[in-house]
Amino acid sequence: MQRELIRAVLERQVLRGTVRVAGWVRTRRDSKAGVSFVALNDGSCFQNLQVVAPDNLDNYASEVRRLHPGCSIVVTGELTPSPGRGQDREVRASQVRVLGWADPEVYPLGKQRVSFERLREIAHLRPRTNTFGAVTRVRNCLARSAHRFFQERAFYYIHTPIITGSDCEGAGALFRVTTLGPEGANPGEHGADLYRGDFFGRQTFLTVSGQLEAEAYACALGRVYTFGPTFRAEDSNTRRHLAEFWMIEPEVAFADLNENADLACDFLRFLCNAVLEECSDDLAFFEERIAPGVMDRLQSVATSDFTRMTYTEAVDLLARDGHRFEFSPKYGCDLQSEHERYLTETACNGPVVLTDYPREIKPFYMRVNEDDRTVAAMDVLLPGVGEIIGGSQREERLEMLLVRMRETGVDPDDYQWYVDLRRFGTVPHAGFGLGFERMIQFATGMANIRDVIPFPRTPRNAEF
RNA sequence: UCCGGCGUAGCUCAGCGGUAGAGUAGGUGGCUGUUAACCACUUGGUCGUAGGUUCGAAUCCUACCGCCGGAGCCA
Repeated sequence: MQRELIRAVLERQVLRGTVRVAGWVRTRRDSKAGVSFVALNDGSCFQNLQVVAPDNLDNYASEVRRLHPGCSIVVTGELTPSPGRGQDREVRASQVRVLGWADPEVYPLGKQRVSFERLREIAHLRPRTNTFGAVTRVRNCLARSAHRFFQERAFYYIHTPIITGSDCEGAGALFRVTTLGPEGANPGEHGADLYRGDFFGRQTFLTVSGQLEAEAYACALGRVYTFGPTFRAEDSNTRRHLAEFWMIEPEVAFADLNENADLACDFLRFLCNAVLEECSDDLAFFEERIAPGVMDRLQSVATSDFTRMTYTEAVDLLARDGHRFEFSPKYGCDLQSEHERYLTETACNGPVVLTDYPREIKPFYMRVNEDDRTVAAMDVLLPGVGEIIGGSQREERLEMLLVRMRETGVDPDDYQWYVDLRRFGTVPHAGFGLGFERMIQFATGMANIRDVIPFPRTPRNAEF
């Protein structure tokens, strides 16, 4: 007999007929009336299916009464309306076959609440909890929706390299990739010679962004995007940072900063709508148990306009508002977290797009504006998670790009191929990067980024 | 990396100078078409590690390790 997903059983209109389901026991309750109730979950949806196992089963005493949270079973039985409160249907089991036991003395998950910190130590088992099941389904919905958004708009999905030779993209410290022995980790002053004998014949690292390579494809195919892992070797210990995370980076030819910002806002709205429409059960759980208000915030981003202002306007607003900050906002300095939080959570009370930052604090590839003092950069801030998107219009003018490389201490010889894009048939283009895990945080209300990725990598943690 | 906080029973925590407690989970029994089930009894800990102060340290001091939060960096 064909096994059915619990989600399909719960969606059935007609409550009769024989079904077979398989999953993991969440709880078991016994009744002296001669039945045991088993809440069964198979991951296909948030809800459990109630299995009613009568004591005339031949393995009732020997096995059913020994079922505990975590045990895996296959159940065959009749689907019927449920007389009890809490569910409209149940399966009256004619057979309960145990696939795997879970000794309650040592199995760490039971009916009691377990802290997220503790669950990180058992990351291989935490997907069996309500919270991580829900996070996983929302994560999947966001990934599917991201692809759908770009595919519907004629973007090509491209795969940019994980291993890169660019060592100064200005996006933080890099992980070195080498097949050399211990000397490879600490090259010293003879680094260049040393790496000539390495696997790639040069220094290589794990990528911190697919942007530069995506630009090459955008300047040929028009609209492209990447969706892949990204690595930062920063010793960051916050609830918003991972050493390995996933980033979505669209890149569009013949587009300016304004169109770039429009795309970013449309994209965020699209993702919020998708989660609201496709993950209602999981969202209801987050709303009730994890982060009250999360649905309102999603709804608000999905429907409202994003506040747009320039960096200069933001600094003015922060100074004028009279709010006391630990660091007072100053033109020419990066905005502090407290400033960004104030803008998006208090001043605008919603999503904010900041544009046109001073050229001194931004990397070489961002396009210099007509005022000569600012570059066409943009950050999108969301309440609760802060910066979720960073992007820019790229510098497409060969001479200016070389000027900016000199200014920021980047050697054009290391980026010949990138400079070539301006040398041959250059076009205006723009793009941005969206931190995928931060988007999941916003959609679920999960406070710590380590709890929205299956197996988080952070400083001193690469378990599993 | 810097600042702050915390590491006590499987889990969540109380105890804060006199030699270890609660809730919960687990076990046993009772009750019940149950659903955070309920009632009774019960198993369970060299109090993160290493030093030090003291007659005596889970409790005070130092170092280290780990975790959490904030900052920096950024997505």
